Order: sequence, then structure tokens, then C-alpha cells
Amino acid sequence: MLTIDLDDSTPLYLQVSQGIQRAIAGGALRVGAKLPSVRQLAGDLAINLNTVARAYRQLEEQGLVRVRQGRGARVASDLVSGDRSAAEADLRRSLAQVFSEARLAGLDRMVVERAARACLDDLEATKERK
Amino acid sequence: MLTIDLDDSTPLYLQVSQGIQRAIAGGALRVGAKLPSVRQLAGDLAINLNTVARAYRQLEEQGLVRVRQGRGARVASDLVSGDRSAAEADLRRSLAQVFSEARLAGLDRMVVERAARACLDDLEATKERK
DNA sequence: GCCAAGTGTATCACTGTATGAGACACTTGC
DNA sequence: GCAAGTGTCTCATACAGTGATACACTTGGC
Repeated sequence: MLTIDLDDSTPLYLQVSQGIQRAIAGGALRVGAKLPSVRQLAGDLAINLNTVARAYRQLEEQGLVRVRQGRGARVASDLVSGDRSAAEADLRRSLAQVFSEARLAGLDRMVVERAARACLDDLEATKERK
Repeated sequence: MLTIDLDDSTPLYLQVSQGIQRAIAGGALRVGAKLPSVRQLAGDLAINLNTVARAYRQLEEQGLVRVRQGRGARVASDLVSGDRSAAEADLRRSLAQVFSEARLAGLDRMVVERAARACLDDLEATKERK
């Protein structure tokens, strides 16, 4: 469910935390679910346990995960705090960049629209099966 | 047209190159247009000229800009090379992350859809006026 | 032809971030 | 009480980002 790409310039700890974010947003990880231990996940991904620990700490700062020494980490929420309008502004900034890159790469507007719809659908898909 | 946010963790040189990318994708900068000199832009943005130079060099590697010593930099193309299917895969990865973050921030699916459509429209807006 | 002004380039130093190795501390169950 | 499992801390290293400064190329006016 979670993969790491060493060629990607995105820091490993971010690849990990973002992967878990997506799993939570998509419903693959529900509130209360236990995350693998830092050693377990580090072993699976063939990276250092500190790197996983850092990802967990970041998720805890966002309030998505609750980490307790000796006990492991669990999903604490599927909603981060912070005001909506700021989030919407961030969303627009991100989308403007992503769409620009897609168009520069020669992707047609229709292709981009279809990809966007597909991604949104994927996100809801798992969520529905409650 | 181009702004720099020191609080944003995105490297300055990337903020610069991405801003120019967006300007090219949106049509604000047409092929052949001259970019400000590295000193000029660095002065405007209150950053080091090397940082701007690095952004220009990156844009040149992508083939979007042509830089010549002593002569300045011009927009060389509004299309980067590379195959479409890879670009589409990248697009999907990026969108999956951006949408996940938006939903975690509590944004409704409809709000996200509306933002996406608005961003796409903005992108085409300037382009039309030829 | 020369030179001043404008342009990008190269080098060096400094700082902070990312990653990893290893030791430490807490919790649980037997 | 203790062994096994869990997260945390500290230290070291490598590299990326940024800036100051000096260098090299191009153009235009004379």
C-alpha cells in the first residue's frame, strides 16, 4: 500500500507521511487503526527507523496520528486542524502548479480534467464501504 | 506576477522557476519573450542573483528557456520534452496527494471540484487573447 | 578598436536538512 | 522481574540551498 521511490527527490520521511495521509484520506486507514511499528515499516521499506519515526512525528503534529512510546502509533483523526479558507488557498496554489506542469508537458485540457475526476473518484471509493 | 514566500519551505529557486513555468503555461510569457536579468529579478524579489540563475538554468534544462551569457534569457518553448504517459502518471500522483490533503483539511468534494475547474479556467484565460 | 555597462557563470563558504547507526527509555505480558 | 516489543534521543555524515564575490561574455557608443 505504501511505496518508496529512492529516485524521487522528495525526502523519504515525506514520502512515508504523505503515503499514510493518502491512506487515511482514502479510508484505507480508519480512525483507531494501528500503524505498523517504526521498525516493521522501516524494514519493509528498507529505510532507517528514524526516518519512519520522523514521519510519524510529523503526522502527530498534524493531529492525524497519536504516538505513544512503548505502545505504537494509531490513527487519531481523519481531519487536520486549521481554517478552511487557508486550506482552500493552498489547494488552489498547488493545483495551479500541477495543472501548469501538465499543460507544459503537452497534456490536453480534457486529459487533465479526466485525470482529476478519476483521482477524486478513487479517493471516495474506499471510503464508501463502511 | 511572481512572488516569493520566505515562510514556504519550497526552495527559493524552485519558487522562481515554478512561477515562470506558470507564466509560460498561462500565456503571460510567450515564446521569444525576454526574461528579466538575474540581477533585476533577484533585486525585485530581494534574493541572491545565484538563486535566480539557478532557476533559469533549470528552466533551460527543461527546454523552456534559452540562456546565453552576456545576452540574457528568453522563452524558448511552451512545451517540455518527455513522453506523455509519464507526464500523465506524474499528474495523477500529484493530484492524489493534493486532493488527499484537501479532504483531510475538511474541504468538501464539491469545493475541491470547483477549485479545480477554476484553476483550469484561469490557465486558459490569458492564453486565448492572442 | 576600445571600453563601459549590462548580462550570465563559476567558486567558495556557510547553514540547515535528511538520513543512518547505535544507545536509551517506556509498556506490556508472561 | 524480565524479555520482547515499542518509540526516542544523540551523534555523525552527506548533501542541498543560499549568498558574497570575482570572473567571462556581449553589446553599443565613441
